[in-house]
Amino acid sequence: MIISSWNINSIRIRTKNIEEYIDKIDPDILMFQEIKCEDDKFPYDFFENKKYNCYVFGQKSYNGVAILSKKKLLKIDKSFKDPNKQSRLISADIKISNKLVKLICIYLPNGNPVNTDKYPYKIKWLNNFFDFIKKEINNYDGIIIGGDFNIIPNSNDVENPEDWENDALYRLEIRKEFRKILNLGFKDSFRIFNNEDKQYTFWDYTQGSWQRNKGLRIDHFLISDKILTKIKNVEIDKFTRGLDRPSDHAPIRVIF
DNA sequence: ATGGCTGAGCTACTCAGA
Repeated sequence: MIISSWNINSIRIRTKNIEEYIDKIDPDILMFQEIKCEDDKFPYDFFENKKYNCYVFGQKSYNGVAILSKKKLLKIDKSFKDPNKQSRLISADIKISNKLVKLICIYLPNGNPVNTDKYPYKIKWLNNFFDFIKKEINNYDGIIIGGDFNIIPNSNDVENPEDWENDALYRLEIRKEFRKILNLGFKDSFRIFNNEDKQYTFWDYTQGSWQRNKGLRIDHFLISDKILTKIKNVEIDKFTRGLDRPSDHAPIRVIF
């Protein structure tokens, strides 16, 4: 089974790229962030033609998340308490090798600039999220958290980490919050299979970042220790970043 | 050099992204 997560930076203008992705990868489940539309503007027809069921938690202009699945999903949950009432988390129950797994799609706040209320919003969001996960752990055989975390976990996940020490994506306080979640019993699953530097999932549209491979690794799959043995591989699908009118993020994909 | 692309919402520009 293949589960992909992709910050799509507007789902309506990206359907051509998504079609290429589906034709090539054929994921069973697709999780999107930054769909940037309200529920009733979501391109349901496009995905239903591709045989996906759509579970959408949209918002006008900004944010918005969705889970698309070839199999029907149960227990769709949009009840996460977002401190600013934004649409950043949707989850559903799935089965992996007969184990009950909670699949969570997140779009974590960016948090910049750090001297504005955006930064405390990110901290508050992370605190609420920690509580949300902690409460669910005992209800499931495993939990999968996929999405755009807006967190650079380690110094080898960015070109010049010293330039990022006061940035909301890399501040020590933020990396500690990330590790706090890991300490609940999760792994940064990509790093189980790939320890190389410069394994980025995001490249800024400006400054020729893609051409010079100056990116960030900020999209992740955190997966419960209890189901790690079920994972065959985790990969970043960089090719999408080279397509026409690309999202600035590439998908991350876990294979069970 | 916090603004050098990009998208939404909208019609001239802001706001947001990371």
